[in-house]
Amino acid sequence: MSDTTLRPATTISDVARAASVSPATVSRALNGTGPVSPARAARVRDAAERLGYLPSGPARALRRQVNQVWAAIVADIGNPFFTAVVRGIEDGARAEDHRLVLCNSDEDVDTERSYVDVVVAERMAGVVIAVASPAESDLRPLLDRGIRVVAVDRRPVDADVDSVAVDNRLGAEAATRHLLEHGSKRVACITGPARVDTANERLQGYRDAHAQLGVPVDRALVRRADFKLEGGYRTARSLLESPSPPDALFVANEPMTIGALRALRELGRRIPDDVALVGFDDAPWATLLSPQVTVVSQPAYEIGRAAAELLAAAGRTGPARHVVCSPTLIIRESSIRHA
Amino acid sequence: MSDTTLRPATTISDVARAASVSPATVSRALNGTGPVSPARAARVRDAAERLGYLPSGPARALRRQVNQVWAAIVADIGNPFFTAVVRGIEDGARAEDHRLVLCNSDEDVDTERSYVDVVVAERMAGVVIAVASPAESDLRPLLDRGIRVVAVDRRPVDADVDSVAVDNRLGAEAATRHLLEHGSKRVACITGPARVDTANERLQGYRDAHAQLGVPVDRALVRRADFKLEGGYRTARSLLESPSPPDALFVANEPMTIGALRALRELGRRIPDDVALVGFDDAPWATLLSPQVTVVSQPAYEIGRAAAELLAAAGRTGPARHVVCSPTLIIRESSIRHA
DNA sequence: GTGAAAGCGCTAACAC
DNA sequence: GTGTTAGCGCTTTCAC
Repeated sequence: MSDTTLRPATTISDVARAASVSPATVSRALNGTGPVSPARAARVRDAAERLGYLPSGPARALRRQVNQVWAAIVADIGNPFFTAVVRGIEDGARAEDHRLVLCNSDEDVDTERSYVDVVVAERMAGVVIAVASPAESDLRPLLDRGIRVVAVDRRPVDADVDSVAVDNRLGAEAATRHLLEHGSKRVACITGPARVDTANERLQGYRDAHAQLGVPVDRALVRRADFKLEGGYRTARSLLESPSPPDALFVANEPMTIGALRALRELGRRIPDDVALVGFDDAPWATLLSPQVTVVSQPAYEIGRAAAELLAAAGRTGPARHVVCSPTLIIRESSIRHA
Repeated sequence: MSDTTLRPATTISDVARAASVSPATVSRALNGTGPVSPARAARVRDAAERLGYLPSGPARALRRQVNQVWAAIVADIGNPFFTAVVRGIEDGARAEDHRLVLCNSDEDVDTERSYVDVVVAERMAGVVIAVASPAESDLRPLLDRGIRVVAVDRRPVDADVDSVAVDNRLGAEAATRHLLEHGSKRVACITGPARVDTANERLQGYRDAHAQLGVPVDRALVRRADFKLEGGYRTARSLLESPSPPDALFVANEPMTIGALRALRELGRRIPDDVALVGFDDAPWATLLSPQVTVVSQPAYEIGRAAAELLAAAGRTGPARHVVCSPTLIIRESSIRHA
């Protein structure tokens, strides 16, 4: 069990006393921030070690006016794409000697807002954020305070911040074109909410591919869902059960792809001959299915790494930098019909 | 772009000045912590609102000696089981009006240690932790300071802390028995590292089922891997390519199950007739495969909720409380051989 | 009801 | 090189 009483922590004065020096010397010795004679420095380090001294984060942040902690605010921690991005940010943060805490907005603007407030309240040094809504998300509390912000995956419309993302339009175009060029005639698109620009860009790529190949888009085949599994499932079902169903599906993220596959299975549609499929984002299970699932893959880990590097690049002035990575179409079996 | 200069934040004095009251009154009004006349209280709230005042977390934590933040330290953020647990903790924390930050130890004791230090340094109020190693993980820095700790999934051996976990032995026993009772003769077990007790309990359940049914365990069929995808893959391959291969696999977590399925597919083994399979932890893709994968399911979200409740239950004294949930065997198709 | 004042633990400016 | 001092923003006595 654990009782409620907080035992007082070891403070800098405790260490100072134990090492027979002043608190200032302890600070200088431990932070290497000023001249200290080797002998006393050693004594200080000893004492700190012996007493298990951990400098108080709050005191330090209060004094320095900034907390050496980064936050990553992501839209959906259950989405493997975001967990891979987070791994990249983590490793980047470690390389830059920053602590990282994670927050999950769950695609909800209000939850995200409350985490933005936490970042401000805790005086954190920087944030990597995959905004819940590029149009509605409000980064001003951050920017007003001069807190460094890097956007990943989605680019906020009205804030001119650094960003790292993939060329979504290009990826979607490649996927759709691939489908159209391999025997699919009626390709449906299940994309995300209109408030999310990645959803719109992926839809745009879908349209562009049709335009380039001179295939008209049947508007009944273009649907929006919520980027979550259930939404993908319901939308796919409705599409497949409609009077003139599609013969191929382009699904704009991983959770919705699982939902769509579930619908396909329940309805007994064979892939790819009844309905071909390409998903956005690769996943470990994609090669386990029969047929294996063709996907547009994003370099998620690298996106996270790049975001951390951008965040670390301090003191710049000038226009925001936008890193755009290339998606890769990984052709497997679900997209190429035999007929 | 974002430059480096931190604009000074609005402080309590700014609000006090704007509302023509003292800082003490602002504090009392905003926290409801002392008598304030309704009129002035309203004025204070107005001013705070207008100025976008957010109390400084560091200053507050320094003064109060405790930061109203909880941490969740989990062993693998890529494992859907843990992300589901985290969702439960999040919702529980929100219900208890606590902020939650997430840390990913990545099954590494050193990384975990550094996060434990963060919790202490930041004077956080409590931690939910899935330890990387029940034997090696060191919670003393936390307990010495009187920081509340709740263990999930894995129970630290030498620290008497509250915990929430599933009856792993029971789940593994049910899975193994199910396999043995449905035609499998040589059931292999791929479990996790010896340092992780869940790995050992699941192995124990596997052995118990054999004992109960009077089936001897071939020691060559018992393997340990690292609870990650790659480890599951390599171990399954080695098992399947051995001179006397198993005709069934019990795999002790989700990432390793994916690895095992990959090995099975590469080797062209048919499931369940060549090799039957039961995995630990359910996953959204499990019903997408042919055959659908039989699993032992844990109430992950509820485990997280329960942990948050335990963390919130303050001021207790007495022995640690251990909540044990029941796992559920979800029988699908991968485990029942036709032969 | 309200304000003045002290102090949480740390660091940086300033003396020496 | 080293110590003394002031102050970061907040809460909480203690006076009134």
